[in-house]
Amino acid sequence: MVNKPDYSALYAREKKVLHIINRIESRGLRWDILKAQQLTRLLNTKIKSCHKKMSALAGEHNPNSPKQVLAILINLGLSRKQLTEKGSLTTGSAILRRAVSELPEKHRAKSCIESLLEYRSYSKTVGTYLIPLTKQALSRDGIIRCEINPVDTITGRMASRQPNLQNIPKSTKNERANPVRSCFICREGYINYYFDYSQMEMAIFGMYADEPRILSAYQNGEDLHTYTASQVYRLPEKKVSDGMRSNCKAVNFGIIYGEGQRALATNLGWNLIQTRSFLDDYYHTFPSIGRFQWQCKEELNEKGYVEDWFGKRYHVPVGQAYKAVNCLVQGTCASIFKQALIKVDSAHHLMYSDCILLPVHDEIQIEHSHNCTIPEEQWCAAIIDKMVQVDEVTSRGLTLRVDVAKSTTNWAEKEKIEL
DNA sequence: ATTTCCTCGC
DNA sequence: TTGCGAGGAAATT
Repeated sequence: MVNKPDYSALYAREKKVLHIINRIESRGLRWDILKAQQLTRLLNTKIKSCHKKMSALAGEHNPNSPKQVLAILINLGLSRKQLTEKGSLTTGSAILRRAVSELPEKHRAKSCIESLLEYRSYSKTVGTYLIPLTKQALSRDGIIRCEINPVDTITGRMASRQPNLQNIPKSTKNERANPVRSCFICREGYINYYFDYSQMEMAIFGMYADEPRILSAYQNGEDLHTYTASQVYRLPEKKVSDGMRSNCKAVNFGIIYGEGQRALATNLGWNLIQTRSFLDDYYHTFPSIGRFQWQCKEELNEKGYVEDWFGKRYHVPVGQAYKAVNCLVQGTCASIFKQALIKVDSAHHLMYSDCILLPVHDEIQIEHSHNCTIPEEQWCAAIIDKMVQVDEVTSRGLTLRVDVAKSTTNWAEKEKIEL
C-alpha cells in the first residue's frame, strides 16, 4: 500500500562515489608548513596587539568570552537595544558592525569593537586553520588528508571533516591572498584547475519554479542577481547598482533557504515594512516563484515528502514546510554534482592519470600533470563537457554554466581563465 | 560530556 | 520559521 521509491540507481551512484572519495582521501593536499608557521607568528603578534588595545580601553578581559565582551561593551556605553537580536543579547560580528556604523565618530567603544572584530578574525585564522592544519601536516609529511562523508547529510551533500576542507576562508577585497589558502600549494609538476558550476542553485531554482525569464537570462550568461534586480527595479541591467543587486541577492537566497520576513529584514538591514514592500514587488515581478513555493507545500501536505528530479524524497515535517524548497534545490544540486564527479573521474582518470583533489559542493578541484600534451583548452573542455552532460539536467533542456580557474602556485593565487 | 556562541564555506 | 555543513573556545551540567 505504501509506494516504495526505487532507490537502486541512487544506491549504485553512491557506491561509485565511495571509490572516488577513497582516492581523494588518500591523495590529500600539500601544505606549506614553513609558510604556515611564519604566518602564525605574524598573526599572533597582531592578535596580541588587538588584545592590548582592547584592554587599554576596557580593562582586563578574555575577548573569547561573549559574556565578558557583552559586559565590556555595555560598560563602554552601548545600549542593550543595540546588542539585541531576536530578544537576546549577542556580540556577533553582524550586529557589532551595525552598532559601529551608528556610533558617533570618536566614541570610545568604536575602536574597541574594531579591535575585537580584528582579534576574532585573526584568532579564527590561526586557531581554526593554521595551527590544526600545520599540526596534521607535520605528522603526515606535509600532506593534509580529510575524511569525506557522502551520505549523512539531509540533502545529499558531502561533508568534510578532520579537517573540514570545504570551509577554508576565501580571499577578501582587503586581502589579496588569504593566508590559509596560500598554504595549500600545488604539487611539483602539477597545475591545479578549479571547475565550478556558476550560480547552480539559482539555475536549478529557476527550473523548479519554471520561470522562463530567469532561465533565459541564465542561458545568456547573465548574472542572475543582477537580472532579477533589473526586473524588480524595472531598469536595464547596466543601470542596476551594487546595492540593488545585493538586495535581490539576499531575497533570492532567502527564498531558496526558506527565510522568513524577519530574518530577511535583519539581513537587509531594513524594517519589516520596507522588507514586506520589497517582497511584494519581487513576488509581483516573478509570480512563478510564489506559485512554486505554494506547490511545494501542497506536495508536502499531500504526500508527506517532496521528490526531486532524481526520485530522491525529502521527508520534511509539516511544521517545517519552509524547508521543502531548499531540500529540493540543494538536494538536486548535490545529486547533479555527484553524478558529474563520477563522469569527470572516469574520463580524466582513464585518459590522463590526473587526480581529483577536492570536491566543494559545486566545485571540482583537479590536479593536472604539467607534461600533458593535450592543449589546455581541449582538456578543460572535456572536463566541462562531463559536468554539463548529466541526463537529469540535459533532458530538461538546461545547460549548466561552468567557470574555470587555475593556479601553478597555491590555492590563493587561482585565476579565472577564459576558454 | 554536552550545549552555547561565534565564524568559516557553498 | 535563515538552508546544509564543521570546528574552536567558553560556559554549563
